[in-house]
Amino acid sequence: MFIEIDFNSEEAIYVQLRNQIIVAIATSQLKEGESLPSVRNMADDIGVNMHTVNKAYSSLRQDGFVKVDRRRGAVVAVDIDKMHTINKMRCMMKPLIASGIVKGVSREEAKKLIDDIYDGMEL
Amino acid sequence: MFIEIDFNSEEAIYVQLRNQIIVAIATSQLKEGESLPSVRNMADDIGVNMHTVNKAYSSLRQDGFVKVDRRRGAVVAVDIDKMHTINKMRCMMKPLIASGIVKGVSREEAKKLIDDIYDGMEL
DNA sequence: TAACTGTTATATTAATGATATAACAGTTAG
DNA sequence: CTAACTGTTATATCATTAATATAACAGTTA
Repeated sequence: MFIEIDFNSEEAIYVQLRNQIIVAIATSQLKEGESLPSVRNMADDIGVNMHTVNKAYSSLRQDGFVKVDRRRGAVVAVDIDKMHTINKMRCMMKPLIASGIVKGVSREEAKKLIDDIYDGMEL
Repeated sequence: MFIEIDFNSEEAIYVQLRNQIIVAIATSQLKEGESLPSVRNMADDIGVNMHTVNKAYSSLRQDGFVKVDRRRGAVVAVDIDKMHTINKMRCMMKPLIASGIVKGVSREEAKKLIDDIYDGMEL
């Protein structure tokens, strides 16, 4: 698996794992219907505890990125709730944009940033 | 002061306070050179401990939003470090955009969101 | 049956958020 | 000069969370 955990990061391990899996889905490295490694295998791979992986998987299930099949484990299965997602994005982005404005980042520069991130993922 | 703390939020109080002050600077409710309420006054106003406010102020100083003057307390004084700010924004936005992509949020919708947030602040 | 899935239950350790009380060193108005 | 105010620092306590560990349970499957 294509996971890299930074153990010196201030960001919780399960959050890092969660985010990297979401990015993997966004970039089609993980496709709809594919299974994630079992919590035990993933834990061994990246050198963390089983429960830390389980926490990440549960969070992904909670937010509609995977579903759990007794037979195949955690399977990529996206619930489309665009409205809710956009509201969440707005909430998270507001303080980011605010600090950008204060620090002199223009609207165009912010949009350029969006383009950069989309370009890095959609192709 | 125009601060509203949500005590039921999962977000730390000092982070809420910090973010709301940044938004206040972005919207010119707080202008360069203005003093923030003293840590004790602010703490009384919003009903939290002095140290919680101090933590927010220290964080704002650390990130170049205010400077501390022995005479006037915490004063709005912005260090422009656009490069650093954009890198931070990129870092924080990447997983947000990724979940947006997975949930079907288009590039245009993301930019529309940026416009909405800018419109809500710059005027 | 044996090996595998996610899940649950406990327990412990370390770190963090928030609180509280207290003091210190500058600053400033009366 | 005194009194009241600044941010800051030092402790201490309590609750929550992140991460670990060991163990077991209920389905699934070769």
